[in-house]
Parts: sequence; structure tokens; C-alpha cells
Amino acid sequence: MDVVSALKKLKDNGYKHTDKREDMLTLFSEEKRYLSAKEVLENLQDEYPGLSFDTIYRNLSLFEELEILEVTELNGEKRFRFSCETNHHHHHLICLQCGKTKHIDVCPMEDITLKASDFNVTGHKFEVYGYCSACQ
Amino acid sequence: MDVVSALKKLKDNGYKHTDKREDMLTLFSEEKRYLSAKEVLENLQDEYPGLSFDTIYRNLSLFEELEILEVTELNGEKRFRFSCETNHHHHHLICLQCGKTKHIDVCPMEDITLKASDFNVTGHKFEVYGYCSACQ
DNA sequence: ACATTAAATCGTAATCATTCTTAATAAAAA
DNA sequence: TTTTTATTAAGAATGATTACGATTTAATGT
Ligand SMILES: [Mn+2]
Ligand SMILES: [Mn+2]
Ligand SMILES: [Zn+2]
Ligand SMILES: [Zn+2]
Repeated sequence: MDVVSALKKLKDNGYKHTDKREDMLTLFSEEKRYLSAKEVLENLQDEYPGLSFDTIYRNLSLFEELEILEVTELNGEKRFRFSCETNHHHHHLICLQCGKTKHIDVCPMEDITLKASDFNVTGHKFEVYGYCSACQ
Repeated sequence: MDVVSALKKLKDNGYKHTDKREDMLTLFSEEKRYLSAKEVLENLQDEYPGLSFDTIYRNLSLFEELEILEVTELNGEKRFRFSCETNHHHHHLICLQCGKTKHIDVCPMEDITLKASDFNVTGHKFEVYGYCSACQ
């Protein structure tokens, strides 16, 4: 996922192109890590004084719906990152300090034969937490 | 973990025995599933009119500290369940509707050789979500 | 370029889970 | 039974997120 194809996806789905949306996408493409709504706001409000939290949240949700961003929840707050380029199903190593990530190619679900016959499995989450080299 | 040994753990660590604490523990021992703070409150406020949310949260945190309860976060709210009897490190299948759980004995971390040399790994989370037989 | 229309944004209030504060209460110890 | 200290109630405060009505702006057609 990159800014250009994200903007195209917006247009293809009937959403408008705005400077704020483009700047949000650019931010995510530059910072390859999980960002909170607050971090996104702070990064943009120099250029847009009076930028509303509502705008941030609305667009983050939209981007998530369009699979431009992926989301995780950490310490009671949502964090978003640019969807990975690869289509390969995978998981992440996440820095608890700065949100930086590394890929984990293995998916535990592949190995585990869930004989959970009476359980209708709809999803799973596998995340490994720690601190990146810069944050240790 | 059971009510008796949980109460003992409280006493051993210098905490007092109160009816509310005992009733909270009894609730968790009866309902073998993840409960939210709200659910705990609702279950006890028949017996204790005017029971405070603060009391619930304070005791939930205390129980978590003493490893009497284990916690997970789902849809932006914490959910607690009685710690599993087994000492064996394991994970859970969680019903998104009612919080019922099943054990998953396999831990993905055992298999994965994390060559994340520059990452200081401090923890991980592996949860499988779905709907239990009663909730489908 | 201009007008029209629907989407996007602002500003702010509301909501929801959780935490904090202070005074009153109850459990354990003396 | 008195004292000590932990626990609780009540409600205010917080922090993240969502909702709302009014205003602005992007896209579209003229
Ligand atoms: Mn997977
Ligand atoms: Mn594990
Ligand atoms: Zn880091
Ligand atoms: Zn269920």
C-alpha cells in the first residue's frame, strides 16, 4: 500500500480527495509504524490549525474500512499503520514504546488443528511485544 | 485457582477479607468466562445496593496483581476471568458474545525462532476469537 | 468560470470506560 | 473495646472516542 494507490482507492469508492486525507496518508507512508489518533493530529495541526479530532477519527475509520490502514489496540487505545504491501497473511512484532513493527511470517493458526468443533472461529490475533533497538 | 486459595492469597499479602471481595471471587469461580467490570457490578448490586464501580475496579486490579485473575482487552474494554488452574503456559479461544473460553495448549512462541536480534521481546498475545455453541 | 449538490470539516457536546479524591466505614490488631 | 489502617461510597475528573448541527469545500455539470 502506498499513497497513490490509497488515493485511487478513495476515488474509486466515491470518496473525495482532500488535502487532509492526502497528508494523513503521507504521514503513514513515511512513519512505518503504529500511530495513535493523537499522534496523527499532532503531526498535522501545524499545517492545519483548528484541525478536528473528528476529522482524524472519521478518516482513520474510513481508511480502515477500505483496508488502507490496519489497526490494533494497545493499552486501551487504537493504533493504526499503513497496510503491509504483501498480501501474505502475517503478524507483527510491535515496539511498545514507538510502535515500530517487524514482520513475523509464521502464522500459528496454520499449525494448530483447532478441534474446537463446537466453536465457530471467526478470527485470531497473534502479536509479539517488546522494544525496538532505538527504544531499548 | 479457587475461592479459598484466592482468599488465602489476599490474607497472606496483607489484604483484608471483605464480603464484597469474597462475592466477586465466588462470581468468577462460578462463571468460568471473561467478565467485564460492568457485568461484575450488575451481578453484585442486588446484594449490595449502592455498590461502587470504584470498588469493582480497585479489586479487579488487585486480583490481577495477585494473579488471581487474568485479563484481556476486547473492543476497548477490559475483561477478567479466573486464572486457570494449570500452571502450563497456554492461550484461549474466546467467545465474542459471552466471553466463554476454551484452552489452546499450543503456544506459537515455542515454534517460532524469533531472530529479532535487535528487538527485546517482553511478551506476546495469541487469542482465537469466535462464537461458542450456545451463542452461535 | 459559475452554480449546484453532496461530501467533508469544524466546533463542541456527549458518551463510555476507567481513575482519582475525600470523607465515611469496617476489618484486623492491640 | 479502642486504635489503627485498609476499604468503601459518592461523585468528580480523565482520556479516548463518537455524535450533531452548522459551515465549508470538492466534484460535477452548465
Ligand atoms: Mn494469522
Ligand atoms: Mn504463549
Ligand atoms: Zn521502538
Ligand atoms: Zn458464547
